[in-house]
Amino acid sequence: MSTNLPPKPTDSELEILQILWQNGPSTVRFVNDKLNETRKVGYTTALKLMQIMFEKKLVSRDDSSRTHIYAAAVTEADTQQELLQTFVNRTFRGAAMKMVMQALGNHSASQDELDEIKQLISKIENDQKA
Amino acid sequence: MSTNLPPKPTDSELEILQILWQNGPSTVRFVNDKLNETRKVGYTTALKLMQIMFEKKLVSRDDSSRTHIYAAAVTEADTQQELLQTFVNRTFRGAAMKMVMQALGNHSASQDELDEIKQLISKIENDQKA
DNA sequence: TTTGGTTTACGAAATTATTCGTAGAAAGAC
DNA sequence: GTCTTTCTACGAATAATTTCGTAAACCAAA
Repeated sequence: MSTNLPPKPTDSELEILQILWQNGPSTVRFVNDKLNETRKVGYTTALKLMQIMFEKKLVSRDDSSRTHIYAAAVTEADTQQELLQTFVNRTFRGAAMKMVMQALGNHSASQDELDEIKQLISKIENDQKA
Repeated sequence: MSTNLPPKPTDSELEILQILWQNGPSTVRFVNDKLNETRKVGYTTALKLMQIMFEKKLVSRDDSSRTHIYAAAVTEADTQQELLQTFVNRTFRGAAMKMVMQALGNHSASQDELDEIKQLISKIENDQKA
């Protein structure tokens, strides 16, 4: 038997997870309002999506009161890691460093961010020596 | 009027583009064989996909002989850039450097790759001074 | 020139994801 | 209590993607 991890979220599901990660446990109403800041979505659309996500175990839900409260059941870091893995394989045939170079080249980075990356690289280099 | 660039490839289309980028202009038969190294796909499925890609202008086609030869009509770098942009926005809310850190941390990099990245960072830092 | 294998074209089925309509229960306003 | 609003549940329509079946053209071999 396998531990049956939740499946990868679809694009719409990820959008909802982002809202839950940023705002913590929320009602359907709140999530729907947030979604509508970007694009027009009917209330029952958001509801249905969140119900599906509940079945998939992507979110948990407190239904002790009439208005249910939904919370992310997967962490942001884990989800990002999983999606990144798939994306690198699909788009860069697994060449993660090629992707890193493209990202560095095309998105502007602050000096602080660059320092952080340099520090991480040093750490990796040291670990490799050991 | 807009120059009407080709739309972003779907996952299946990207798979085919990868084959064309790696092997150059190819027949449907060749592409289908390559696909079948990974997963079972019917010949007409590959054919249909490539015909759709032709309509979308993702590939060009030489139909001077009976067996058509398809070639990628978009570059690998451009496509990767476009998909990367969307992916970073969706998955990392635009935080490209956060993604870079995750990729560096979780995919093993050779010293050569690390050197290359360090060099790129230096270049970025110098450009910023100027 | 018939037969068998390969190709393209095309339509449509199957699958997956997204969206919404409707109904009924619950809660609050009056 | 009645009316209005808000909520959940659920089914189903829509849309996007992927898959394949069938037919017709072509070609090569016997």
